[in-house]
Order: sequence, then C-alpha cells, then structure tokens
Amino acid sequence: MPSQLQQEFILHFGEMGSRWGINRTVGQIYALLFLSEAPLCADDIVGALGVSRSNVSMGLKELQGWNLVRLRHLPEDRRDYFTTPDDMWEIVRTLIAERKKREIDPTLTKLRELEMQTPEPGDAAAQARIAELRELIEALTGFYEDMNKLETERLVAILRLGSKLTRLTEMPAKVLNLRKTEG
Amino acid sequence: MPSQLQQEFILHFGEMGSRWGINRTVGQIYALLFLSEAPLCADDIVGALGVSRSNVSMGLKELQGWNLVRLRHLPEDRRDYFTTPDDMWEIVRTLIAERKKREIDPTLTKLRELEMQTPEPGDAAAQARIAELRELIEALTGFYEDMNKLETERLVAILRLGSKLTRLTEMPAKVLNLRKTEG
DNA sequence: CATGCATTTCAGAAATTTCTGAAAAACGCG
DNA sequence: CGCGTTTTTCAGAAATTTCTGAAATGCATG
Repeated sequence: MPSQLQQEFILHFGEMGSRWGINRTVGQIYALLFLSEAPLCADDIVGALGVSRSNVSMGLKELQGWNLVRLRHLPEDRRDYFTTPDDMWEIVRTLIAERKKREIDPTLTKLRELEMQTPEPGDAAAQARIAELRELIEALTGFYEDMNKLETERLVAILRLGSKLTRLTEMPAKVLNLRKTEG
Repeated sequence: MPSQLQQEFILHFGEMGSRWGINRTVGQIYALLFLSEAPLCADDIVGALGVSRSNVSMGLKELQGWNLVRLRHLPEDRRDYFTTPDDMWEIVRTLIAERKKREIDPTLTKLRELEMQTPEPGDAAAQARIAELRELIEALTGFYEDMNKLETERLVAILRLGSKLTRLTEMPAKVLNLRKTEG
C-alpha cells in the first residue's frame, strides 16, 4: 500500500530502530504513522507492514509508552486509531525527554547515590571522578531543561544564533541587566 | 579487585549499556577504565570483570571504534594498556559525536536522498513531512556543530546562561554588531 | 628465523530479544 | 446478560546478539 518513497522511509526507520533503542517493528510502525495523513488502526498497520497483529499491538503499546503516538477515535468505528503529532517540534521534544528519562536520569540517580556512600580507602580518586561526571551531566541536563521550557519560536531563534551566543558571555553583567528577566 | 563502590558503578554501566547502544561487557570495561587511575591491560580487565579474554579483546576493539579509549604503552612491557581521557569534556564530546554519526547522520543522508526522488502521485504530503523533519534535524545538528567548535570554557559559560540566552534574541541587530565576530 | 608472549579471529554455545498464533480479556451495544 | 468485534496476553518459535575456548596470527627479541 505505501508508495516506493514511503516504503524506503519505513524500511530505513526499521533498520535504524535498533540503534535508537527500539526494535524494527516499532520503528516501522512509527515511520508509517509519521507519514500517514489519516489516522491508522492496527489492521491498517498489519496490512502495510505485513507483521502479525499481536506484534503491532505490542509495538503500539511501546510507542504509547514513549508518548510518541496519540490515540484517536473515529465516529461510527470502535477501533483505536493512531497518529503522530503534527507539530514536529513536539515530537522532538518528546523524543529527547524520553531518551533522557531512560538513558540519563537513572545514571544521575546512581551517581548521586554513590557519592553519598562512605568511601573505602583507595576510593578517593574514583569518587572524585564520579563527582566530576555527575557535575558535567547536571550542567548539560540543566541547560536542556532551560531550553525545553522555552516556546519553540524562541528556541529556534537561539539555535539559529549558534556560535554568536558567545558574545553574550562576553558582555558585562551591567549590559545584560538592562533588559528584563524572563523565564 | 574493584571496591564495593567501583563494583556498583561498573555493574550500573553494564546494565545501562544496552540502552546506550553498547553491550554489557563493553559498558563494564569502559566503567572500569574510567575509574582506574592507572592504565589497564586486557588481563587486568579479565581479572576485574571475570569475562573471557576474547570478550575483552572484542570489547576494547569496539571502544576503540568509538574513540572512547586511548592505547598506551609502558616501558619494559609489550602489552597494550588502555585509559580513558582525563578531560571529561573530551569524553562527552566524543560520545556525542559518535552517537550523532551512528544515529543521526545516516538518517539525514537518507532523508536528503528521499527528497531528491521524483514523487509518485499521493506522495506530496509525505515528502513535505520528510522535508520538515530534515530541516528540523539540520537546525539541531547545526547548533550542535557550532557549540562543538567552541572551547570548553566558552561552552560552559553558555550552558550556565541557560534561558537567559533568550535576551540575546531580543536585542536589535545593531547592538549585536557592536562586538567583534568570533568563530 | 625460532621462541615466547600478546592479541585477534571465529565457529559454535549461551543468552537475550523479537515475533507469532492461539487463547483470553475487554469493550460497546442491544 | 450475550454477542460480535477489537485488543491484549503469553508460551513457545525464530532471529539476533553476546560470549567463550581453541586455534591462528602478529610481533619483539635473542
């Protein structure tokens, strides 16, 4: 059913799936929904991808766990239909938030826990290294959280500035404070 | 051989490995090297982790492929010794660069390729969506590339500013151009 | 150019993940 | 409640990934 173009896109997402921490079917389901204008139900997906109904069910569950798909209902039809958000920035925000939750937060928690432990003799260097790693992760996630609070329009404006941002760090505090505080 | 503290850190990195796109042994080897003050050779790693020599060999190869470890030699000893860089920011830069290479660049290439194709009828919406996705990824990777060019000190200064960066986007071009252009 | 380490390769074993079909559960509706 | 439909669950099959031991290769040194 999908065109040649769509097929290629779907297969690519399937292959990349494993690198992104999801499996092939989940990647393919997502790709299909992403390209589809109309919402699709499970059997549409079975038809398009040629995988088992139960596999689609599990895949959709996983995508819902990632908050990457929205459940919708059509009048006169009691099947579940799924879509991806229209707003691409929303998708990217979700993706980053979920990966952070899975890949970074547990480690941050663990590092903090390890720093609380009373070290055995010989652990000093290791504990210092752990603290340094934690601080660095906190600097990055803190920045991410700040950026994530911004409206998309402002965020895009900052992204576009790129390395010009350095200039702001060169300005005296006086100049910076001429303007009102935001978030 | 590793202390309780180190053991916990190593086991955590092993468990997280699968979420990070590496396997348990590779995660553990990296964690061990990361905490170790002195360089370690393959047999040191075998002793500390209790995995086979060949597994360690393959794990070290993979870490070298990620540019995450450095090979060193001690005088009077022809074994290969390994360390992680002292500079934690270097580690993070490498990690991000390599993940981008594996997880993003191939998709960017594929999206550009799909945009070149002459669409079949009915592909218009899909192709628009693909273009939008590509543009968004380019905005993010472009920003990353700009940040990655900066010296660590400047980068940290920007991270610390966080949402205060918005102010820069509010300034008239005139003000921005008062200061000299950098990188 | 043989010897003694050290590292790498690789085929099969072990472990893990993914996928399927059948059965069970959930759900809406009369 | 009972019926037809849709979704979920789950045990085992299939596929994939990881790990190991044995053999092969590489390499410095006498």
